[in-house]
Amino acid sequence: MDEMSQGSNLENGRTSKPKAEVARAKPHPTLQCIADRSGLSASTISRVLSGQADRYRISKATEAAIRKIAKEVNFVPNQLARGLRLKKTLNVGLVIPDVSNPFFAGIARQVTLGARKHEYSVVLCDSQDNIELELRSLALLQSQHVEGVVLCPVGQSGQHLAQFVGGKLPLVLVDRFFSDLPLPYVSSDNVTGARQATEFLLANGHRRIACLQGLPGTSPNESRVRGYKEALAKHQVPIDEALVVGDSFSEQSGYIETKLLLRNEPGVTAILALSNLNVLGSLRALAEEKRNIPEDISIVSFDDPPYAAYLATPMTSIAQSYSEMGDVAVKLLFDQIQSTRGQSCGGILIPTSLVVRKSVKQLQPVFN
Amino acid sequence: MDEMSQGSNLENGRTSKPKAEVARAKPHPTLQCIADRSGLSASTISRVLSGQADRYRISKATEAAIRKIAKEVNFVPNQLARGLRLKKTLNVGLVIPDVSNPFFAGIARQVTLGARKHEYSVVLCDSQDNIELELRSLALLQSQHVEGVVLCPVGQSGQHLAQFVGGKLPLVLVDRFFSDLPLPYVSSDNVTGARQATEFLLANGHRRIACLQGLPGTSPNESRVRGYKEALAKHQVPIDEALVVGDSFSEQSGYIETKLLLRNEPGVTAILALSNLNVLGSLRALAEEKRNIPEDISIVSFDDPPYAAYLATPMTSIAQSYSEMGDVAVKLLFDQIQSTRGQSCGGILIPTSLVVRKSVKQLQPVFN
DNA sequence: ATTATTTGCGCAAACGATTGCCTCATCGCT
DNA sequence: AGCGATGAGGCAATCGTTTGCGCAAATAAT
Repeated sequence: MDEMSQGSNLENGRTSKPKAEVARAKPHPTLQCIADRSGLSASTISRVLSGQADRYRISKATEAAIRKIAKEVNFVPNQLARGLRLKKTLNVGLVIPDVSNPFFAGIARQVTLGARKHEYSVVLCDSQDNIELELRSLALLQSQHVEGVVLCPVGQSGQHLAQFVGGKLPLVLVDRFFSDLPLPYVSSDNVTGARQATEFLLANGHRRIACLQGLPGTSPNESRVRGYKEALAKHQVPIDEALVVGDSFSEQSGYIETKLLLRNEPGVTAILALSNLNVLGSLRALAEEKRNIPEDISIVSFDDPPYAAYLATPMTSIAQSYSEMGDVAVKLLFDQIQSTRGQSCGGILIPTSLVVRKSVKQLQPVFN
Repeated sequence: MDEMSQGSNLENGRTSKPKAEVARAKPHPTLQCIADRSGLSASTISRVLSGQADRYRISKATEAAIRKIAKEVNFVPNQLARGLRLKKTLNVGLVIPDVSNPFFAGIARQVTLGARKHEYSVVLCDSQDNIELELRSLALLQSQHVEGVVLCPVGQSGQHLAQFVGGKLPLVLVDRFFSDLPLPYVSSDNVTGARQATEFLLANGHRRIACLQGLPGTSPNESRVRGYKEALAKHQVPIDEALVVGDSFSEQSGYIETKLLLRNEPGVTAILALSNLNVLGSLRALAEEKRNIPEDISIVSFDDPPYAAYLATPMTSIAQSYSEMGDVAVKLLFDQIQSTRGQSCGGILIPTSLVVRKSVKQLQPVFN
């Protein structure tokens, strides 16, 4: 399919002088092209095509003529030139650890749609859950002069982001945030969500509830663990730190910890998994050990991926509103972009909702 | 939080002359800044920082000095200016119908990663399965002067893409393609995949196999239906068009058609669902009608989403290699971008693989 | 018939990086 | 001393748009 790719056809030979361009796909019509064709100047074309015809008193006749030609040659302004001059690229960045995780995919979708509503495009970077890459992505986006960035940060610390506080680049954090860093963020109300989930288990008679946590030190994890403990405390159930296990939001962590749990803590009747990946790992371990849900053990998941209802046992879970989170992130971002003044720095918590399905067994009469 | 946004503070008043910029977050260090600080010219800075120091015989001392200052001021070249001059934006576009569909998310991830390896970023557009938006996205990407686009097209016809054939903008189609349009594409080997799936059902003794199809007229659908029919023909099983139902790749179509099928075609013992959404709908219908899988009815899915193994009945499915498809798409795209000559136009089919789980019941001894 | 306005539009300078073509020194050699 | 070769780096144009001025012609006011 590329017999000619060695380039030996006549019209391509670099024999002598370049010969006025080989009629290679003509770059793109520019303002100057239209100017030439119309006998007017580029300035005038620009003013008409950017809707400033009135402000600059261009006659209706001229305007019409220009628009006509523009349509004929299918003119589309070069955003690079425009961006350079205007210092507006109409681009925002989006940095996420993994697009293929339904949670981030949901956020990505909403952010993309929201940005589009503002006539902005989004430049997507996958940080692969790697703080190095996250930083590089941010640098890349800066070099592209995006006007703002929605970032789902990785890592436990936000020190690498300190340089962006109050800086030129509007930034909005999603999901994880850092209390020592005054950056605007939007996250689920993780404390309340986890508390609700735990209370639901308690209300169903469970007392020894394991908590499969994610990466310690991250705000979602700490909040969720807090919600879990608050619920226990509120109902006078002793907190057993041995039941709070795991060290990452990954499927693997969920798998391993569930295996260990089954071995070491036979009294556990329910598991609260703090991420959609953790729960998948847990499910795999449970299947391997032939435990049925909810007969042998109950489980509740934080985050409600689209397939939760279709699982072996439809899963009771805490749903995060991807769409609302994305919308708010976009709003927060454009607030910053549009207000000439610096960053706001408030955080916004989006309520979660408990979706009751069939993965929790009622152990004894509801006491609540 | 925006008590000052009405702008009445002194230093901001547009009272008289603009006053040399309000010390607003300094834009970004430019070549000229470094030039000033070093007493050299912007040209020299540029040559050093773009690694051309030797070619232009810049002294080691000068080079070192420049690099030092560049680091100090944290210089990062303005890609807009650079792109304008060089006609290289180091950006590619990615247009997909829905990032939150695991299939497209998988493609998106691989394309993002692949592009990054080439030092390119990706501008993401969500076409929302809407041909209008797809076209608008393409126009937008052109105005941004992306150097190429990976497109997962929607719609049955590719006529709106005719303008890109042999055009300036390298394009690679993923998943759907159009045989009347000589555009390079990468897709799964849908015929073989569907044939394998069907033969697997046949081998398990199924004879009346329903085919839950997607959008007729699209290449993936036609190929899959063809594979299904080829398998039946090969094994002398009569083809009953009444068993080929559905009109979209959506969950809804899967749901509705399964409902109808259960009502009108009681003899059906197996369902081949042609998309991951179709199968979800089908599952929902089956659950509603209290049919067990695989006891009451067997099911095989085209596409193997990450959660397939965790479903009520772990699902036997035809896996498409997202990563391979994405990789090849990226390769095809960069082949075009890097070869000065126009587009290649070959299509590449990625093999699928049958993942056997537990959603198919063996009706009678294998005959094969 | 002049002097004001208004209409309608062009000039040229940005924006930041790149690059072909020069220009000075300095050095080596006869 | 004279001449070319080489080393080190600057000038200015360019990419495509936008915009503050400004300028001519046409219309209005005196």
